[in-house]
Amino acid sequence: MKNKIKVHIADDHKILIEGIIAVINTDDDIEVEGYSLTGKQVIEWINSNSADILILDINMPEYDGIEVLKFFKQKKITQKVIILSSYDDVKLVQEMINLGANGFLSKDSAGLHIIEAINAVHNGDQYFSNGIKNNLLKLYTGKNVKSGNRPESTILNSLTPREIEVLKLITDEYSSPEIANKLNISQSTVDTYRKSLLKKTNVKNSIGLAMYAVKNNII
Amino acid sequence: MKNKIKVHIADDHKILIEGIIAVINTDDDIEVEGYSLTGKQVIEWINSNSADILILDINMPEYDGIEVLKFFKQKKITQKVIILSSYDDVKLVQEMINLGANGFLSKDSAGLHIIEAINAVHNGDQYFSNGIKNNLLKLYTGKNVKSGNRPESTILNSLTPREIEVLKLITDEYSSPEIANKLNISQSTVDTYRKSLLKKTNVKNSIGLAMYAVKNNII
DNA sequence: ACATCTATCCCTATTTATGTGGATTGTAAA
DNA sequence: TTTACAATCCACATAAATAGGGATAGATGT
Repeated sequence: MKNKIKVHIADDHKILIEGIIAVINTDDDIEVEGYSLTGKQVIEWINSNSADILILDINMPEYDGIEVLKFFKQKKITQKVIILSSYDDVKLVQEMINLGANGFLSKDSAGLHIIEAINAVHNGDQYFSNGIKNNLLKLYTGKNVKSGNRPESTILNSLTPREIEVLKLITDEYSSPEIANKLNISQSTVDTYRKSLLKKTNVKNSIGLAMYAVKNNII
Repeated sequence: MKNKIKVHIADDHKILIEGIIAVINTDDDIEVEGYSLTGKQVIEWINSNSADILILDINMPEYDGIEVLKFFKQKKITQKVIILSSYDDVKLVQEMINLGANGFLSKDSAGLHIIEAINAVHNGDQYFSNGIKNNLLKLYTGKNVKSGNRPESTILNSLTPREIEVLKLITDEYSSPEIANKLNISQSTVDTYRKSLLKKTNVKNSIGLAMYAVKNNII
């Protein structure tokens, strides 16, 4: 009797977890080891080291998926990770690859694809659900890409803690003077962060920053 | 042999639908009649008139949940509706009540609550999952409420089609001059829409508008 | 030791956004 | 037939955001 592939699921929506469990239970070679509802729980769970694959939602309270991946990378944790995402956001996918993610499932996917993804990743392959694959393709073929026909190695330059702090305040509808006041820094400094945020995220204006924050679950 | 409660599910995430089906199948008195992946499909489905309760996600392509509810109200459709929401957003809940929704389930809820909600709504009661109930309570007890201790009758003033059009362009990072150009109207007009949007949504600036659009799934 | 990154600050200039306070036309409801 | 609202426009003023060019001190890494 061969060993089943053990899967751990991390998502803040219980209904979704139950859905995935139901789907996985239809397959004889895979079993669900357990689940986490927050990033913190995932990090606590990883010490027990008891599953082969982690299905990881990006949007979670108390450490989001990105932070979890960073933690894994830092601690050189070797479990395979399949990202479960609402957005087919290519920038995010690129960052996730850099952080060691092995697969990407859109929440639009049918349940069948979860099984496919788990098997692929367990075999050492990468797995991308279709929406994401198409978007990646677009990027690599140069369509919808502003400069050059190859993405830079780090499209999403990671933002500094201070930049994220400012970004959060921006999405909370604070103006630059207000942010300066709140953080006890000069408005010039806030302006500098804004400039750097605009540059790094490659958006046009503050609205773009807000949307970026939403998509990347920074808020 | 008594009739089962027939439920139709509308959500753009198939995994979630499969999860709900799995949960509902554990109950002997409820059955899933079918599902829709877009608002358009819901509106087409309603003609067949073959379920008692609709579980409706707010965020869907091709007519979102709000538009579906508006359609129902206009056509005087009597099926009960349970809203499935990612956000415990009180303003939204209020609008939904006005549009005739009978229950509210947060996606954070455990599967068990779906069963509870379906039974409650089928009995003619309203059902609110806990997060939403708490937020409603806050509102009615006056905490976190800016003016007065009662919500206005229409907290969320419905935006005109043109205003929504402008709002969408704002969230797409277009500036007022660009929007004016795109819609072939003068910038003054765009400014007027911005002013009216700020007033109606009760937010501080364009960022607030963008966040409002995200929360209310206008984008 | 040198390079890189972070956090902080400054100047100048232009472009957008916000606020106040209007107006006109047409349509639809009461 | 008023009333109400949607869609369109205007002027004037202030506040804020964007774009370009800098600078400095401290920490970290190689």
